[in-house]
Amino acid sequence: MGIVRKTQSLQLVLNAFNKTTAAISTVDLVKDLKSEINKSTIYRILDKLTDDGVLHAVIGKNGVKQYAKCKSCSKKEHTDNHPHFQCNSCGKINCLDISVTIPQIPNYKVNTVHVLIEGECSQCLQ
Amino acid sequence: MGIVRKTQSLQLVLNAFNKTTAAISTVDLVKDLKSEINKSTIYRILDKLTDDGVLHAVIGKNGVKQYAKCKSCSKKEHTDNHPHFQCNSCGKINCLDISVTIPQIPNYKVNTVHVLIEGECSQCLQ
DNA sequence: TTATATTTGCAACTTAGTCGCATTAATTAT
DNA sequence: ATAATTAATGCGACTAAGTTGCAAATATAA
Repeated sequence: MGIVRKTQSLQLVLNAFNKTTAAISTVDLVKDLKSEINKSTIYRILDKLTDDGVLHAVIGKNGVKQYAKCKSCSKKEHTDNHPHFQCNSCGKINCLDISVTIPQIPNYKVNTVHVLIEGECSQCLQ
Repeated sequence: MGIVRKTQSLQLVLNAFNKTTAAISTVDLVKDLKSEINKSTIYRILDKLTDDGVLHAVIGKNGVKQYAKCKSCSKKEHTDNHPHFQCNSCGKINCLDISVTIPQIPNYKVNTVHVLIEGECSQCLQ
């Protein structure tokens, strides 16, 4: 079940995502907002926003979750299916505007494809 | 630094990987071998085998690490660059013998590409 | 067979994330 | 505008994955 009430905490979380196009790790969000929102609340809001198709989760190379804004997803399904880029220097994850071709594999039923590209981002290359 | 001494614990871990072609999660390995090997030891052995190019790590859809045998990697570098398939029913991860084309992205320096395909494996489809 | 250096076990710790429950605060009804 | 309803929050305690320091054990080299 997604968001029902427009609360202060929700606004604070949404503000954070409106400040950047990059993904934000749950850990950072918890750190940044710890004086205003409780950890559990942040986790719950992120879950709900994901249910609503507002955010999508990405698992980074170290297994830690990050969230980014969706561009064309709805409450019904996540249609966003793009690769993500994680920088080895700064750790930031960004969505890439490239479409991924979903391969067909004999004997397997393919559902979703997660592509995480590792390297150096434009910021860190300079 | 990789493996230096051939110990009993190492043999037990290697045996586990010789029993299957699927990836094994650290968690399962720790469970299966808990009467014989300490948790820390298992984590350390897996790290070393990865350094040596014997195993490679895959982060599953839930962020939990699994390890699988490498086919053509060396101590110097992991040349294995194939997609992995994780079944939504049984959770097992398998290496796919398909090569991944590494895309070039303007302003980014691409290093590695991780492809995790989600769906139903042949076992679970029956 | 002894010396030496790697490996191991243990226990304590860290970090990410979850859960139940009482309290607070949006929203709806009056 | 106020009271009633119910979602959302805070808190603390918990789980699960993974890490670390150090003393004891055990491979290997001498």
